[in-house]
Amino acid sequence: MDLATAPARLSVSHLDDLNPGQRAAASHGIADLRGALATPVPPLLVIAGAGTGKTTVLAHRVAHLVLNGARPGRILLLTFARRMAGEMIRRAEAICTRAAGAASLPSNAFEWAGTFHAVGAKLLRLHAQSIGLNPDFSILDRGDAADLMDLVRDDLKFSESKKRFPKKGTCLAIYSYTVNARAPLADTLQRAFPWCAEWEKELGALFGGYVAAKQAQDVLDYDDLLLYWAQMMAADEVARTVAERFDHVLVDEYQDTNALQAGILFGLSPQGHGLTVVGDDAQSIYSFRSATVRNILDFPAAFEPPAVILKLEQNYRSSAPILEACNRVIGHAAERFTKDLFSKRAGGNKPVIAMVADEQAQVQFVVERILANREAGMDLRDQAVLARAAHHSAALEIELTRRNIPFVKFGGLKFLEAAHVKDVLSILRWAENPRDQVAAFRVLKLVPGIGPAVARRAFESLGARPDGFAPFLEFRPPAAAVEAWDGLVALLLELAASKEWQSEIARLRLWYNPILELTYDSTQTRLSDLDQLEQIALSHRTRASFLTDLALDPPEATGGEAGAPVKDEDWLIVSTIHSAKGQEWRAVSVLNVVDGCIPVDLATGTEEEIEEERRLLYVAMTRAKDDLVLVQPMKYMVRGQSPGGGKHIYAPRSRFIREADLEAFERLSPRATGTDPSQPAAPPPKPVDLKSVMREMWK
DNA sequence: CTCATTGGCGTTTTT
DNA sequence: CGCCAATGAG
Repeated sequence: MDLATAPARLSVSHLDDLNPGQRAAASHGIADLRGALATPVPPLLVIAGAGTGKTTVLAHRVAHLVLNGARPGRILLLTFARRMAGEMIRRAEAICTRAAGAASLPSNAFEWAGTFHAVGAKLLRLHAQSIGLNPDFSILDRGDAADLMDLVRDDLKFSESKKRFPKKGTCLAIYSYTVNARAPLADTLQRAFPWCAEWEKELGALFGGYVAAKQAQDVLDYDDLLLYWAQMMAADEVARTVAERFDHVLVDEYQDTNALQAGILFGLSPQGHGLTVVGDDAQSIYSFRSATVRNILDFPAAFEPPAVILKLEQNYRSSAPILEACNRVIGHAAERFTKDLFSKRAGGNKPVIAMVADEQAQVQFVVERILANREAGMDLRDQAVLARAAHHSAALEIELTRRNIPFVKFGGLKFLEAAHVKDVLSILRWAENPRDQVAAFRVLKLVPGIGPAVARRAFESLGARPDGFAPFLEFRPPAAAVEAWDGLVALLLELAASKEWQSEIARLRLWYNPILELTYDSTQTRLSDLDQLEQIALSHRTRASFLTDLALDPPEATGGEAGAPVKDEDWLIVSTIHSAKGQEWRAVSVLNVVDGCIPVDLATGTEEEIEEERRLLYVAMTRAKDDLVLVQPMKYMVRGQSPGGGKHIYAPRSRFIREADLEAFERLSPRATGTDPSQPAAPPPKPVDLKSVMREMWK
């Protein structure tokens, strides 16, 4: 039986699990009877507070559309991270299958679900010809893009100027912010990078050169995936072709989209027909990526008639006492549109504010708490530790490793950022696209005896628009480099002509492994990282798809396995607050709830920054279902600066929890939390080579 | 021109 | 601490 011909009656019962508000959102504009989709579905904005079942509603809405005749392949679902898209689709498919009995959708029926960036890449390859793009463009990740910026900066001689020019990462951040906000450079500088304002002219020139370089090389950075898409939607004919692919467009986490993304959306559906956006202005935490709450606030009025607004305010996630504390924190926000959430989950303990002596005591406290929870029957995977910055959890990770507690870390350093992994990927990228200058320079400089100068000459010997590596047969490197050079040329020629993708990495390593051993220490772990990379490669059909997927959806977690076998079923989550978005756990601990960490002292410049830090704490707290602990070390180390180790700072509790709010918390004092001064100090933790442990997990 | 070393300085969050 | 620019030896 085909889904589209399933009895209409069934298309209602699958919404039975939803509360009235959720049901309204899931079914808005879709009549219960067949044929209703003939009339355009008016735009919908769902304001969904934390834990109100946002994912559930979106999944049901997608399923409801399909059960009422929408074609899965014509639904565009845009999420914030790929993980969320997969989850949503899985749930929608399950609902469809249940509602329609045995009839189920073909696998990959929802082919247009993913992040803006991933969908952008797919559409751009598809329509490349019509917009003068090479369909085989390569994608630069953040680091590659910064390296290219650096090359251009050298060309323009900005590195030699009298005063310090912004570093490559800062330049890229300014460029990226400007592009994503669709704002003039001067505005970006004034708003977000005031200390770079004096360089406006030079930056403009730099960005011009950067764009030209990307185009000469057929490479796109992350921003280009959105930028070209948005441009494509402004070109009449292509725009219509792209828009006509989709009958329905649904966007999750709309509060964290930026002007460029909104532009894309309006291009896809100028009248708003079939458009659904979901979000919560109280959880907007990505302004550094040019996200703006204005997107969600201005959405309704962007259409005529304006979009329908539905609000979800019943929280199903957290116990009432936890939600009470969350509401207090967000209650002090300067400006806010959602009302306080309510929970029917009465009972449960108040959340805890634990005052501990210092960071070491914080680690001890958190670990004890986690173990106690596990004693009481709560799996590690039901627990998470969240921090404002990735490095805040460093001490904790060491302790977890020492105590053999398995954990996985989200956010922070990634597998793909390890130098040796980047080396291998660069070789593959260069073979795929000989014009890719960043990959080229990285690979060339691997050859002992070749530095920046020879690398530049060698690359230029390929010609203005390199198409292959044959000219290298003529190139004469310095005498010291000859042997490795010849090996490299043979390798590149082979890879460029290769038809056997599966064996390429093994072939590549014949040349690269000796260089790795020469260049880096802890050779063993690095070599096994490359084994891991080979494994990942096996699941991709082509070199191109491997490179694209890795750039857009890098393995996001690193973990410490503490020597345990890799397939440990139960592990703790350690995450930045940003990476914890959209997730939930039974027990959540938040580290360093002190002024200077939340808000970070870097972000206390403007009112807006502080407001975003407040929302960040709110996001962290609302992840918890049953058990929430905010840990407040009374003094903590400031790193660096003075020789002989940092100095202590006495930090006050985060300003976001005011004196009057403390009644919503249970307070634990230092004496009760284990750092008893009469006891001998905790034994100094054994030094652990944490980085190699993290690499081990990829074996 | 490469490669190793030294010293100064800034330090968040991510597709 | 880690990145980057400057410096000096080979």
